[in-house]
Formats: sequence, structure tokens, C-alpha cells
Amino acid sequence: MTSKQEFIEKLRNSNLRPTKQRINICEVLFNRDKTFHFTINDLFNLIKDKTGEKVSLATVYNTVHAFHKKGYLKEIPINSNQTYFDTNVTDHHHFFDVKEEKLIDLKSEDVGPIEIQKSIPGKKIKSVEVLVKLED
Amino acid sequence: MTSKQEFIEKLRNSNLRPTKQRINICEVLFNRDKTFHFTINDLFNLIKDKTGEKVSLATVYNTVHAFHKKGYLKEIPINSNQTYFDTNVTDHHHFFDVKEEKLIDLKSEDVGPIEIQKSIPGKKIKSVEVLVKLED
DNA sequence: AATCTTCTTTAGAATAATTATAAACAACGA
DNA sequence: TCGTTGTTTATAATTATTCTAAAGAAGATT
Repeated sequence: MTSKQEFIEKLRNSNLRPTKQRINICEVLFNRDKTFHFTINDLFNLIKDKTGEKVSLATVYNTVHAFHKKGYLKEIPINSNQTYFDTNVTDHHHFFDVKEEKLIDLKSEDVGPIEIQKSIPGKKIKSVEVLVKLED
Repeated sequence: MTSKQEFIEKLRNSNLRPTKQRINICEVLFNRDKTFHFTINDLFNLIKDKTGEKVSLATVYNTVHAFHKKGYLKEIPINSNQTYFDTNVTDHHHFFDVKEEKLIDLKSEDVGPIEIQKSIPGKKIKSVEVLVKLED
């Protein structure tokens, strides 16, 4: 359980004004035990449900992008019409249940170390993502 | 170099009528040495350039989806506003140059075997994809 | 507290990729 | 050649996302 006060501090420290909307979004995103995978639309609906207050869709987009930029959210590369985000920003990978359109975390240890044996001159590796698609 | 006749046969064997449009698309997609990464829009423009004949955008979508369904094209999971496809349908992975928005093949050997140490009851693994993002 | 500046929210418009529609057309089998 | 079925096409519809510009709220300054 994280208190509203902590979100306010975290926002201030990130040079983001602690507005009512952002705090509500924090509550929905970060006030949970387990990692959370979502699309903008999921989040938009959850805010209304969980906090009782409506936040405009544009603000949800703005805030998610701001949080992503600050490194509080991770974007998950997946083939879907919608963009998926993850509150777990540590180094880890994903199962994607194609039928259910649902993501499941894989710990780094569940996958093992990945050694890339090729390099491109002038470029360095920014991230390595493993996506394991699941079927029935 | 693959001949038009071979494309016609391949299409017929796949229960796809060998139309002028589909043959042109085959020429652009499969008449090359190296693997080819593309978006629908890339392909749409290339057809006009390479064959001199125009194919409607809707047909490009239809055909790419048909070829994908038949297993002649692979969809690459990536976060982009456009969907990327690959003519290399063998088991392999990718670099993605974020700045240039360009994909580069990684042979399976370049990455090494990936052992997934976790399983989900009732589900089996359909594919394992590694995406290595590159930055300058 | 009043004022000023800057950042944020918002509704709605704009954009862009993709999918759906339905009429014209082309391939195939009889 | 004719009838059937599959295909192409322009265009409209849909959907996710971004843009815009005006109203509102937060923070700093007095």
C-alpha cells in the first residue's frame, strides 16, 4: 500500500506537478502487489471504476507517456492494434496468450541469459526483449 | 531468380487464384536474394515502382494477410504504428534500429538457444521471438 | 491573499493504419 | 460460352493515437 503522499513526492521529484488526475492514475497503476499490464483504454476505464473520478482520455495518454519517459512504465513490443504497457520496469520478458490477448511476466531467470553474438558497427544494444507466444 | 510460372503454381497449390496482382506481389516479395522486411505501405509503393502496375491498397492488405495465413510471411512483433512483415519465415530473431526504424535479421545461432523455464497449464509455446533494440 | 507565469487538462478535431462494404471484374469448371 | 465463385477496387467506416487551443490549476513572487 503506497500512500497518496508518496505519489505526490514522487511526482514532484520527477518535475511533474502532482495534479488530481496524475495522483489518481498513480493509484490505479502503482497501488498494487503484482505487476500490471495494460492498454491505454484499460487504464482509462479502470480510473473511472476505481477512483470514481473521470480523467480525460487525452490526459491518460499524456500521463502514460510522461511516466514512460521517466522510466516508470515499460512499453511491451507486441503485435496488437493497441500499445501495451507494464508497471514492471525491471529486466524481464513476457508470455503472450494470443487467444486471450493477455500478457504474463517471465522473470529473467525463467528465460536465462541471452548472449547476442552479433553487433552492428556504430550501434549499441538498448534492450533485449523476449516474447513467447502461447497457444492452446 | 524465381519464374512467374513458379509463383502461379505456388499460388494454385495454396488455393489462391493466380491473379495478375498476386503475381506482381510475389515478384516484389519473393524474387530476391536476401530476406525482406517491409510494411504494407513499403510494399504498396514498391509494386508500382518495380512492376509498373498499380495494385490497390486493399489488395495489398488482402494478399499480405493471405500469405501470412499460409505461412509465407512472418509478422514481426514490434512497437511501431505500422505492422512489419518478413519474408524469412524460418526461426530467427531481429535487431530493430529504433532511429532508422529498420529491421535486421539475427540468425538463430547469433542468439543461441533460449530455454523457457516456466510453463502455463493448458498452453503450449507457439513461438519465441527476441527483439534487440539498437541505439547510437 | 492577489497576481503572474507556467504547466496541465480537456473536448474535440486531425491523422493514420487498418478493416469492411458492395459493386465490377476475372478465373475456373462444366 | 455460361454460371459460379473468388478477387479487386474505390470508398466508407473504424480505431488508436496525436494535435490544438482554450480554460483551469499549481507554484512562485510579491
